Amino acid sequence: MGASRTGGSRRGAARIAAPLTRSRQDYLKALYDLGREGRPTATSLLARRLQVSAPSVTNMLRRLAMENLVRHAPRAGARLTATGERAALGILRRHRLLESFLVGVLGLDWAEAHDEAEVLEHGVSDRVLAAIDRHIQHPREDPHGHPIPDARGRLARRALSPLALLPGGASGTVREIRDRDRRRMARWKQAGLVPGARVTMRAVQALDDVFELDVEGRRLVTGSEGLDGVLIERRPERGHARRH
Amino acid sequence: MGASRTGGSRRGAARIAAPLTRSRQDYLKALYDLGREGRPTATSLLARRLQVSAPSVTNMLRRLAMENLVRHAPRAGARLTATGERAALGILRRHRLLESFLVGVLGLDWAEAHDEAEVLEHGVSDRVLAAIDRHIQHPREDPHGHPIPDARGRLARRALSPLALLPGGASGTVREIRDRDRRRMARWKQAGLVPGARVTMRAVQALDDVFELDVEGRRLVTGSEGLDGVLIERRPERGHARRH
DNA sequence: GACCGTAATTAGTCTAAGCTAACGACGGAT
DNA sequence: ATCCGTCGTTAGCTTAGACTAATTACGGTC
Repeated sequence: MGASRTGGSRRGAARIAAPLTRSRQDYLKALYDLGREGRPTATSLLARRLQVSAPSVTNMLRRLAMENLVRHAPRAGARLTATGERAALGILRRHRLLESFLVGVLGLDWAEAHDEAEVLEHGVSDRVLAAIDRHIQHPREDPHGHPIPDARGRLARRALSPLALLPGGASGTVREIRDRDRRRMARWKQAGLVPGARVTMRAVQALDDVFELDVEGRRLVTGSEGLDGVLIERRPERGHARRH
Repeated sequence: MGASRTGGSRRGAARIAAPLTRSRQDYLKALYDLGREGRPTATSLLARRLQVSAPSVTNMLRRLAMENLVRHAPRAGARLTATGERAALGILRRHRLLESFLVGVLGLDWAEAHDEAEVLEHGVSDRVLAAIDRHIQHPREDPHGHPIPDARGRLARRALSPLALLPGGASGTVREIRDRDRRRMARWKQAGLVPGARVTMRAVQALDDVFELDVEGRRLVTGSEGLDGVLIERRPERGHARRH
């Protein structure tokens, strides 16, 4: 990949325009989705997520801070700056477009697609990304229902609630599946719990942590653990509503 | 990309299974197509091709030699071993499949596709490659007419001759366009000189180095320099013959 | 208020791959 | 036979990123 010219890297001073290497991108992305709600992310958490030692994280955070991509309070975790967040959203866009493409066009499996996109997102140029986006006709959501940031890095904000909070008797439409556990996702898919599916909460036994649902006509009994990550929209219409 | 475990790398001994990094792949590919006919490739040539200093090449060649991918006689250039060639063919396959895909499905331009494939070939997994191959229906040639090695690394050998050697009055079918100069390729494409096109040599003025051709009915006058890299098949049938 | 455990940081190595500067080898011209 | 220029190689540095071991900071307990 040619290390080559580093440019005028003054030590200590905030320097500009270091190339966004693969690792940097991974850190930014991780910071983005661990750092929800503006609270800073702990070093150790990042380390675990990126499968890297804690010192490596401290180190990288220092560099990213120099490049003004994160703010790093010495012993209090790190959070993205506005610039950093913009970058992260760009990467997220790539990731989700690629996932959509891999699933929709090449027919890969959800889980496979995620891993593959993880790698490809670093190698695909803007040009190819644009061509892919065109080819799959500018989707607004990836196959898991996650919204795809637009080319300017704006992300549609939606008000979704966890399926487990749906009160007995109420209905909703699945909108988003957060990918925690691979096996769980396969289970959900198999149970019909995919974006667009309509669900009704038949019965909730909060004390026993048992939920009885109706998913597109099929009955599903599960614990709350088994519902973590399924987000629904309370309005019960079918299909994908087009909101801006 | 996580450097991590290097494994039991004994110094000096021929060691096995170093991961084929991006750079290594680039060297192998370059060696493959500079090293036609089994003659070894000069260090300096490789350096120029890879845009890298000569010492870097010497260095890398030493490593590749340790991994049994190239044979490196101290001051007499390097050539691929059988293993190395197999690896190179694998990379070539990726490259050409990706090019085909980028041009055929995503609608990129020839030249663009080449550059993009250059990067992507290192990030695409076998799984995705197989899916792409399936999606474009297992082509045997890339958009320039270069044969694509099969999954086992076997490359169809063909007997083609340079267009410039076609005697006056004779005809042939363009089969392969070797990409030397970007601008020239654009010119050829515009002149209709693409794989599958039928050409007839109208007149040759060898001394003046001027060729007058008929390309799919259109007249083209050019110097031999302008024909370097266009390979034809002497049989004049139209379309792509299925051989093998 | 002293003590402990966990989390974060510092210090010092390592590897891949690049670079420059300096040195050696060899082929061609004198 | 000698000299010179080019090419290749050796020596020694650099950078990004990761690692381990050692050290410091802090939030709770007793």
